[in-house]
Amino acid sequence: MSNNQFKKGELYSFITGKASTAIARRLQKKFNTSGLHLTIEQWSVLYHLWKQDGISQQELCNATYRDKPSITRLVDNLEKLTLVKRVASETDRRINRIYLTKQGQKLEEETMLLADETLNEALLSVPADKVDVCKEVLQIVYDNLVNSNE
Amino acid sequence: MSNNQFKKGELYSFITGKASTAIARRLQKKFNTSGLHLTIEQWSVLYHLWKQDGISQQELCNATYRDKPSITRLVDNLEKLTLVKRVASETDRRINRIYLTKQGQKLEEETMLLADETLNEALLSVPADKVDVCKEVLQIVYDNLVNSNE
DNA sequence: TTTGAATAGTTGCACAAACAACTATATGTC
DNA sequence: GACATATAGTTGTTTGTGCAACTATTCAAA
Repeated sequence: MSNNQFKKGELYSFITGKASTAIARRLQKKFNTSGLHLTIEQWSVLYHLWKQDGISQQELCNATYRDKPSITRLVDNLEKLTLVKRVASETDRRINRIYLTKQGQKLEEETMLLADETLNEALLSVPADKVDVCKEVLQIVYDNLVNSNE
Repeated sequence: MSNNQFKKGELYSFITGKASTAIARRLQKKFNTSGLHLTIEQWSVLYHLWKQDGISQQELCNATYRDKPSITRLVDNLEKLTLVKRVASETDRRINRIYLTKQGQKLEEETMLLADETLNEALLSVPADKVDVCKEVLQIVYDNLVNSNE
């Protein structure tokens, strides 16, 4: 039932995520040299808020694939930086809705430019169709491990 | 000069490494339920020692793509678990060579089986040729960002 | 309506990562 | 040989992660 027809050799670096670590480090350096005091993890939370402001911490857990304590602390730190604000839901008082502040909104343009730049550097000389295959494979891997019960 | 012909959309999850995180978590769970008290990061160090025993901490830095303090502490913890041993080099006393203990050697078979199992589950239903393309792309990404000066 | 289960979020702990600053040893040049 | 420089490794600090245990609130069933 399993597909063993591939070489496992360099696949183990998949596990340690060397490629994504390299991308994250490059982007972090760009943040630092641009004077942005923001970690990649904090940025990844803001990224989802830019797409949809006011979602709950639990929704941020699902979106970023982190557990609840991680999001609690990331939101703590983003609040200290006054980039987001916790607002208790009126209808369900268990829920915190997380809203961007003006400052948090302002970071979108600059950081997304740096993120695009980083991806362009990372994917330089990689044909678009291969990028698509890669995206597809990583999505299936994620679904195989997270959305199934196996 | 940049190749902008691909959609950036879901690419940002590359940066956060969701797929490799999912693989690592699955493998960690297998370790835990097998009663192995070993983190994935510790395992990744042992992995390179199984391939070549007695390499230096600096060589482990390069192999695992981690900085020196990270390796210092990983080796600290592996020594506490009596899985490896630091041995000062005779010819260059700055260098620590890291050697597997009997216990460290014994872990190879069981953990590599669990790692293979994890990769099989992750790549279930992914055709081998697509896995190859994905490996190739991730390798280029890594080289673009780490082995170039850009 | 009371009780028990589910859900949202927080806190404590151990481990890991990135950066800066540090010690110790080796190397190369005058 | 002396001194500057490079290399190997360690330590301190801040941040993030995963797990377990906890509180508060909501929901559902008797």
